[in-house]
Amino acid sequence: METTRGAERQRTAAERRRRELLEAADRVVLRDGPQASMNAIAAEAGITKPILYRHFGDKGGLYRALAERHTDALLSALRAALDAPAERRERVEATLDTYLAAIETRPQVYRFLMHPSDDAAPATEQGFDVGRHSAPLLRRLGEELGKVIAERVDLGPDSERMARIWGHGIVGMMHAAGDWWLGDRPCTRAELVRSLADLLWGRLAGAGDLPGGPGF
Amino acid sequence: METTRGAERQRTAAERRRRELLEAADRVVLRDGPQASMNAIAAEAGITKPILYRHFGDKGGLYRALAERHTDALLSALRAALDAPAERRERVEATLDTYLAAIETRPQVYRFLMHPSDDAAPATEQGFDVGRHSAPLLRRLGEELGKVIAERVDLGPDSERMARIWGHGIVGMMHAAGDWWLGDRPCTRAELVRSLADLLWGRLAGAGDLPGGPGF
DNA sequence: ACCGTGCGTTACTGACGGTAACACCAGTCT
DNA sequence: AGACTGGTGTTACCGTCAGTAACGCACGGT
Repeated sequence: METTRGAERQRTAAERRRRELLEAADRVVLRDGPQASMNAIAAEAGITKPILYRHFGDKGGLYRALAERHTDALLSALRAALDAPAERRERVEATLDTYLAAIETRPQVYRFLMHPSDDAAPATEQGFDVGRHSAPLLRRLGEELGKVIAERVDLGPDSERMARIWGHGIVGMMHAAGDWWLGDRPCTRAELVRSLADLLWGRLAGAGDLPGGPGF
Repeated sequence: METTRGAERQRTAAERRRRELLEAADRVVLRDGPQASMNAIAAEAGITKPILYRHFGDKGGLYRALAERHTDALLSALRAALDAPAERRERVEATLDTYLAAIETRPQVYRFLMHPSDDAAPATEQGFDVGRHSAPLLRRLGEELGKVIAERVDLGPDSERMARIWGHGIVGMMHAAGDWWLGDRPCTRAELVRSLADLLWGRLAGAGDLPGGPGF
């Protein structure tokens, strides 16, 4: 009896500790970028390295735990925009804007999520295991959006496959355009959102050629 | 007179040496991935580290030189597809296919180009310099495509700005979809190309809602 | 009193990026 | 010929970082 109560107390204490460590890691990563050292994170948490390793295994584990929190937060924000009661175009614009607002207000978080150094690449080399290198966030967003599209849009036969392709494609578009925009700031967020939605709405196909040379 | 001839001979010799080193580096990177060590590259070239550093400054310099070669090659292939004499839709599909074929046949190169570890981030931290973290290849492709669109497509006023946005957006779409496809291989290359072109052609806007819940 | 378990430490290894300091060997200048 | 210069190459080192023993300490259960 006393055993189980003690074990439970220890478990919850461990969980709280883990959260504290994650918050400390968060602060350091936000300050130093993705190349924050384990020593620095441990120091910020007021402890030393081996504890971090006992909690998270290795650096990849810590970063994965950290990324999961932020990814979940972003994902739920996007889901809210995606589920708003409005026309499809409006919802697409709201989703784009939500994503862009997120990366605009917290660029360090975004940077960390999209560029996890070389985490999950221990010794699985051999042959062609390519594909795991892109940020897991992009994959997850792509899959998620693909599911939503498949659920709600009528794409005829092969709907499932096409929806997934579109999900990843749209997420990639959003990401690359947002990344570039964040660096150069060539226009307002609203303009960017509008232009990307226009692209998705087929304005490229509808636009006329310009004189001189073959039109794109 | 003798001076200039000697200097020139030395210059060409240095250039040839540089090319040899780059080829050795290429072999190692293709074998070990982007985290290939300077020691390994030097060993492959039959020399030792300091020589590499004299030629390329630092690891980032070597990787930049290496990336430039491959980027140039890919870019010229894409330009060819972009300039073919055909309808716009056909040219878009050809460009997508060219890119996907390139990453399919040489995934290691692709992986290296898109994931240059944390190269150009020496001490420029401070504030919000975000944006430099994504692969330079993506930026370059995006700018390039944006220029082509601006040159050839009539987008009305603000054509310049919108073309750049679209350039980066399309490249990002291509990249993310290709990256995902390369990992899961859920369909043939041709199907992927067709689906992405359909997306760009506005099929998302035109598709009907599916019963149950608000359409996307 | 005894012991196990979990938290915490110090001190180390091994690998890596990067850098002196030095050696050698051509051709060049006097 | 003999000193000078510039490029190629080396060995041996530094600082940093991820990751790992090995040990100490405190606590609750028996």
